[in-house]
Amino acid sequence: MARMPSAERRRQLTEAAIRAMARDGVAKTTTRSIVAEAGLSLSVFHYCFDSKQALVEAVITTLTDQSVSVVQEALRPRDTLEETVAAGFRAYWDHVRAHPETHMLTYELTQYALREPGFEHLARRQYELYGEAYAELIEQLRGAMDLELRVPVSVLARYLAAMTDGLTLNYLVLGDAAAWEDILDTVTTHIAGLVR
Amino acid sequence: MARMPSAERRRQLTEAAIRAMARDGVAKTTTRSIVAEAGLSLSVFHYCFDSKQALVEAVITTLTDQSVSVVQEALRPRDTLEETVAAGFRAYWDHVRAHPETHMLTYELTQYALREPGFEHLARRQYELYGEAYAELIEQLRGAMDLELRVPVSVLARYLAAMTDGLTLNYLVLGDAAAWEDILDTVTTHIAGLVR
DNA sequence: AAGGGTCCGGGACAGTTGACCTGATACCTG
DNA sequence: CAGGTATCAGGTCAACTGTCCCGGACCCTT
Repeated sequence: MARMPSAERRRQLTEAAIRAMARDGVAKTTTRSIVAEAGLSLSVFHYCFDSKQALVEAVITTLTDQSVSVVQEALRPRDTLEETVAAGFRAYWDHVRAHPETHMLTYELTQYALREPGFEHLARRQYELYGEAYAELIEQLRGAMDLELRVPVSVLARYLAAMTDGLTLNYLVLGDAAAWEDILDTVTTHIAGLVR
Repeated sequence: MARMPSAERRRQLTEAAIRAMARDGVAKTTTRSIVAEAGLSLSVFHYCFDSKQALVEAVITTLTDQSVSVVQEALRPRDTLEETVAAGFRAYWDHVRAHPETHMLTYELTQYALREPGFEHLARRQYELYGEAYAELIEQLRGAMDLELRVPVSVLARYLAAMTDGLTLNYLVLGDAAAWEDILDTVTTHIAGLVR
């Protein structure tokens, strides 16, 4: 096995853990299955990480940042408001459809963090970052388009975050792609109606 | 230990398992912790259930039916539409605030079911029942109040189910009760606007 | 070229978990 | 009251998992 610095090995193991967890689920992912996915020996694991928990923490922060990037990437300002909202939902929706296991894993890790003593802040951080990403976009749009909101930015941001979250989970369970389109249309017009 | 028929023992163990899982999380709940919670010996467990999976299945179906009852109980028809929606949200919201661990457990079990081969149908059933409960109420209201919907019943029902689901999860993670009120107000007026 | 720090491999260990097995005991039937 | 069945208790087992240890290989400095 090619030698490489610990920092890079840690990244390699983190990526392997994400793949293994997305495939098998968090509960069924062991230190052995992770190193097998990475093609390494078990001892390397505890050379790079103090414990399995330390790796899980790395996995959560990595995946949270990735998820926030997905949202930020999707929600770019466009010409009109409706267009922005519709295109944003579409981009996010495409990502969910393309990587369902990853989104599934995100939910699993949220609950893992809520249950694991000392990890609760990681779950909160994830949801706070979502809300902030939405809030920033709304502020940005408000400035660019001279919009007047009927509801506070924080309320709207949190509503958007919670709703996309619920719709995503609903899709992951029921998997009916067609229903989503209609729901997103309804929500899009709703959002558009909340501004002047 | 008092003797009792197997069926009742099964119910007793199922209840104990729900308490243990809500307290410690699904992953950390073992057959031993369940029988300890029930005050029984380990052998009783495998006398009443073929396997741990069989018990988890009983837990899931029991809890799903309970959750659906909560929704049905909350969403009773009132005088006006807005009143019905607002009161329904309030009743549901009160239940979430009073029993956060139970709702948390519901999410955990959904993911357990999705990951466990042969259990996927239990997760789907749960979300289908939610949707049906909402759809039935909408139909009922439409008949009683002579409403005309701007969107199909199925779309509205699924939107409501997904949105409450997302909001609940958001609350369980961030726990900010105040924000909920405003969001529910926004959603209530939205729903009211979707009918004529 | 030698030595020390960094990285990797295989093996081992203790704890836990789901499952099972053998008896013992209570309840019911006839 | 006797026999049989249903219910319970304790002990045991095999498998798995996280963690750790020790020896060896590699690489960089001096």
